[in-house]
Amino acid sequence: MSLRFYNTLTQQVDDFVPADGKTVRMYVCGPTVYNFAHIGNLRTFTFQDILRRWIRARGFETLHVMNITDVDDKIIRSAMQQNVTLEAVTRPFETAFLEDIASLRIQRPEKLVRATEHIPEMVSLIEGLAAKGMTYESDGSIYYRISKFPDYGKLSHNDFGGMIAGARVDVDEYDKENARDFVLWKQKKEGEPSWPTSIGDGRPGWHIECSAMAMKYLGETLDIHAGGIDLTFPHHENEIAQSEGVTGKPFARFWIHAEHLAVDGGKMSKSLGNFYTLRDLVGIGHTPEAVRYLLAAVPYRNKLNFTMDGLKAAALSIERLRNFELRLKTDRFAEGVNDDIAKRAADAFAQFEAAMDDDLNTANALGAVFEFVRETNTIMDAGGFKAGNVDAAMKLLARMDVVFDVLKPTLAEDSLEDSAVDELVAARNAAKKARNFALADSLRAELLDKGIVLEDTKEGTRWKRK
RNA sequence: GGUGCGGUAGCCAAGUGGUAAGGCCAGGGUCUGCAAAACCCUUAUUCGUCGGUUCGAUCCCGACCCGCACCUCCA
Repeated sequence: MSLRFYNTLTQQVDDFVPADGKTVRMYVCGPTVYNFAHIGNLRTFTFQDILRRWIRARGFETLHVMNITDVDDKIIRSAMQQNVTLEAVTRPFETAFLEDIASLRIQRPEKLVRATEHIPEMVSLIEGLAAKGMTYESDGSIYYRISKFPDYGKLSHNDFGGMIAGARVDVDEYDKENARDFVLWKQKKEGEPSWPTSIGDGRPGWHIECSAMAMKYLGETLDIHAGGIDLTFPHHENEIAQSEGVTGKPFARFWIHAEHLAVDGGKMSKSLGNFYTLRDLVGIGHTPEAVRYLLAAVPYRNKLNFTMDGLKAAALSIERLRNFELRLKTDRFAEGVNDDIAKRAADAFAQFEAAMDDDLNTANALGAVFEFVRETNTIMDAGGFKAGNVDAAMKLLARMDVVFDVLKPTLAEDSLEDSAVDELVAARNAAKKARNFALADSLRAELLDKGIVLEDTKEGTRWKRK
């Protein structure tokens, strides 16, 4: 079966191939850098990473653009409160964001672009819309005239046709022809940042940056546009109106949206005290890869309920995979190949591929891996696993890790080098042999203190990082 | 009210018209100088409720109940 994704536009799972058959042109809505990213934001970025990685695993190239929104109401408010420039607010959080996604092992898109560095592109897009009569001015600001775009609502599947101006328009929306019209360019306000342009001094509306930057780097029709589900309306609907209003061509072939994350069954909020950043979680002893696993293991179109228990379970699931990998690397197996294992490995690999192809069904894909792990452990215990089966088993783990990327531990800064660990392990074993158990146990405790766990097996002692 | 999503074991969660993957927890084992770690086994006659179609439905249809999200800034 081929690669396929659920497309919000068509409301069904559609076969996916990039338009040129080779490079996937994708745009994802990035962060607004006025604060640290929270765990909900990171769920969406993790999803985008899984999407990107699987596309690449399937042999396509990616031209992946992510925007950094570095001008908007919240940023401006923050800058004014602190009496500093926009950059003084945005740059530190931009840096923090990049650090966060790096520690979550989220691959950097090919291009990261800042809104404030694309004002001319936005202006020219607005001028293009104006030339087509799709804009109007009110109170010095420029608005999009939705009545000129009959397809409005096609993404969110809302019928706005019956919405007649004045029928249900809020009193404070008097300056717009239609309640759904949205601002493209905001007139300069005293004390707020603005850009002098041919359409007046002012600043961009929320939606225009994405249309302008996406088309600049990816062309008029993208293969994929992705983001959080809440962006479907109005943000992405408005992007379509802006882009297609000018080009007359489909803006994106696939719209892929990630469901939200809840915390303890409810909405995450600062007032409830369940608002987490990655830094918070790492600060209380969780690993970034456990967070990554938890965020990635639930298929992206499902709501994900984030709990501390779930995070612990995620860490343990990773342990199981790492233990299996360690066993493959350190156990000694008899020569030859066990055909049954070979077949199971091939089946698991095929199931993994099929599950990922099927709209990134990560839960199903992981199920295939774990099933193989359990079956193989049983056969190993019985001595039926052969040296000739190691490669196929490692290949399955590697394939899993191309997407999930959780096998390698994040090393603590004060952890020991491998060689130092080996020396201490050898010393302990020598003490054991001499039946000096007090010394052996103290060495074991010393290593444990450094996060190194020893495993005494029939074939000797092996160790791993916890 | 409109739009969309979902209700599967203690928790997370996959899934199919033919009788329930997987992970965590829990209980029981194996191993071991003691441990630890690791590994294995067991754990839903049942898939929100009620009808219908069918030889047969958790999966198809209808009704209903419950939860959530969006419709205003939001990943």
